[in-house]
Amino acid sequence: MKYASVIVDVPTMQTDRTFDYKIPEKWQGMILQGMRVIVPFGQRKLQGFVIEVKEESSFKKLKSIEGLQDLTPSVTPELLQLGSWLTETTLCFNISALQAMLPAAMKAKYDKMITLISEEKRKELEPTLKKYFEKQAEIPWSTFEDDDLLKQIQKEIQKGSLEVVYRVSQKTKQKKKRVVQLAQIQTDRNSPLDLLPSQAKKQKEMAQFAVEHIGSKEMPASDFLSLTNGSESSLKGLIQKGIITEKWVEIYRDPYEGRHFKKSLPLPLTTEQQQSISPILESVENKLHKVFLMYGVTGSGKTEVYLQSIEAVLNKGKEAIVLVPEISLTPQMVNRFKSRFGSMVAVLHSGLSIGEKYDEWRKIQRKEVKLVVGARSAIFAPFENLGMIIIDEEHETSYKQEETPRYHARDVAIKRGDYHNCPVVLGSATPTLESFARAQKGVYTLLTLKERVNNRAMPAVEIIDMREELRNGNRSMFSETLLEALQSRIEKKEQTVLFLNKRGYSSFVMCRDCGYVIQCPHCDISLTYHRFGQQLKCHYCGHEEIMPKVCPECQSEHIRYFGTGTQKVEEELAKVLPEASVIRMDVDTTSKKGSHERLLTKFGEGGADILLGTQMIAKGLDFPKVTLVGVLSADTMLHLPDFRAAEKTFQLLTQVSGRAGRHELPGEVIIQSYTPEHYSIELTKEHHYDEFFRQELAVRKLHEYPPYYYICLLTISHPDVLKVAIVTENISTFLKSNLSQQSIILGPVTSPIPKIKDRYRYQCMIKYKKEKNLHGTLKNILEHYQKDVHQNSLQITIDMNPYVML
DNA sequence: AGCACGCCGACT
DNA sequence: GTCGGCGTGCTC
Repeated sequence: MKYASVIVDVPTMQTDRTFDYKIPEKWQGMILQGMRVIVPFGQRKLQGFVIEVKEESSFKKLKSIEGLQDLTPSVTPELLQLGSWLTETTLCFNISALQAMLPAAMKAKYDKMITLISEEKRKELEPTLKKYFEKQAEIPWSTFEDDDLLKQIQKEIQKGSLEVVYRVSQKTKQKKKRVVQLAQIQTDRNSPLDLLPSQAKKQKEMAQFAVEHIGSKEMPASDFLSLTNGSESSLKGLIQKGIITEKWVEIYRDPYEGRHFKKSLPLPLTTEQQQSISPILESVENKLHKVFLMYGVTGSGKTEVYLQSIEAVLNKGKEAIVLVPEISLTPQMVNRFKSRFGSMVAVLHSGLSIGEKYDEWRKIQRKEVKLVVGARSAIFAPFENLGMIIIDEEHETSYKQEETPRYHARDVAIKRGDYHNCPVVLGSATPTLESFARAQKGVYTLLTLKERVNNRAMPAVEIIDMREELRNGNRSMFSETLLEALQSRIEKKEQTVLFLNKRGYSSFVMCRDCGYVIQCPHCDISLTYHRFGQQLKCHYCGHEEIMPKVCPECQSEHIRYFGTGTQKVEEELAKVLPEASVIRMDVDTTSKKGSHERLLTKFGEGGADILLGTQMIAKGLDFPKVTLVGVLSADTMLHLPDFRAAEKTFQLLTQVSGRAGRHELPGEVIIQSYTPEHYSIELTKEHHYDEFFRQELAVRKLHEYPPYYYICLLTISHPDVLKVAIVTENISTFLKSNLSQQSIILGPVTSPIPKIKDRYRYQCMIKYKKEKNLHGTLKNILEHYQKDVHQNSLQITIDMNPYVML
């Protein structure tokens, strides 16, 4: 007898461990580590992951595994190990870590049904229930909301006519396609046509076609029918007579179906690129796990280095993962990889449907592809022979997952690289302070690309002091300089990218008479104005209301929205430059699938003078005719309660500037700011990362932030303010007495957003360098408040390396 | 997370 | 004396 240790699909503390099950005789040897199974758990049936198959179990009253959900393990031994590592390091439940590594389609769906025990029992049912079970023998539990009905059902269950069953199913199934082929039994002597009666004219015709055009090959049934103009019933006849066989085969939903990718060849490398690639190749060759930080200015050809390193990896028969920030996973980017490596590439990003993601994942699992290009979660691609991991735009915050498990893809990449003895390449023009500091310390190997390919000059950056503009009487959102530059581009038929840094600066509604700002009734945050339907929306809880005509406080009619949205900019543009054609890209215009791409293509083809947008246009775009980039207000992000605000500002401005003058035409960048003297803005002028790094490092040291300290953020929330305050107070006291003297515990303080969804939020921050006891202490806290979490809807979230301080 | 089990108040 | 309320604890 063999036994399986299983982790069940219940994300709670008490069930965050394995449970043993017997493996039934029929599945001995079939059930392997890493497979998903269905197990009885209490009264229910649950999905679980087999962590281990073993010879004995110390538990007496074992139940048996009830079903298989996989025939090959979904989770490789490596990923299983990685799962427990994630559980440890991010303080999540083991099951959450495992779920995070698989496509959403594989998450179990649970149905609770009421079923008729047998046909005879149907007659015995109470008349009220009878009508429910007239046509079907099984009805979802949720149908019977009514208490009286439930009472009757309970009686029937006691009588033995009905029973409750729990069912586990998968969210998405494999997509199947029906194909037909000529049956095997046919011999050359016996033409299939002879088997048909003479009156079956249509069938004969179809069989003839099959003999001539299909043979032993397969053809989609739909094609066969349309080519022969045949009917379903004639096909059925042919199948019945054994002339044609049909079967269902799994097909992939291909998001890039019908797209043609022109094959691209390796480009000759510059000396710098050569110098960067050789240590990487060396590490591949010697199977050495090393982390490289490739610091290369925009346009220095990092991607070509990636492509050629990957080529070397693939030539060795190994696999590679390339992570790209979600936002820049544009068709342009995908094209570069698909053109070089063709069908060896799987692509994973949020634009795909659940089914499409599942299919891409299946291609990886079946080793039908050798390379994955994808966003954060692609780091869990189930390759077993990894030869390299690349993280492009290493500084991007989207690599950090902001829900449990709160992992950073960079950390996972390094962990996996260590396991596979392969290099990890982090690339960026503006590396995170953490990474650059590690590179300087020699923890990572620094590779520098200072020159742009073809020695194109960096665009000239001009910083405009908007306070000055105001003093000179210009109250519009465009400075004189920017306006003139815009006009000249339109005249020269060149293009402009206008960037609106919207984060932390959405349009709120305020009364001009009394200063009242409309806020969400559930969250301590002002509502955002959406012109669509004159609505006010809360971005945290989704609360919506209609824009009021008068101020709710003082009844004044002078209530209007403030702040600059893309729509507003578009309106302003229309006023000052009526002749300019504008493409606006924001959440409103890109919500539909494929619209993002369509707008970009249109702009690329010269369909507009100006591309106006938010964050989403900051990266990866490469249009030859763009010679001007304008940043409307550089400093909106600078004043957020976030120690990385300066870093993020510098990174963003540098990235945006990189959009200009990437080709023959020289580029110009105009940045408008109300605090132009701030180093994070001023230093973008000279593209001076090194100096920015030096200054910012000093600030971090002074304020005891990364990379000098690690940070851990605890957020506690509860509907009752008092409760949160007390709990948070207790937690910080506990932390202070349990952690070392060197660690700094800040708080309790109210969170930057003090209330979300009617829950008050407090937080507490730990800054530490070395803290052996941290995980143990945090676990103690979680255990201690377990009851409160369970019963009193207390919430404690722990983020071991926060990127968002809210 | 569910669900059963078990111990107290408001009824037939 | 029973029905049903919710707090408590378990699920291989």
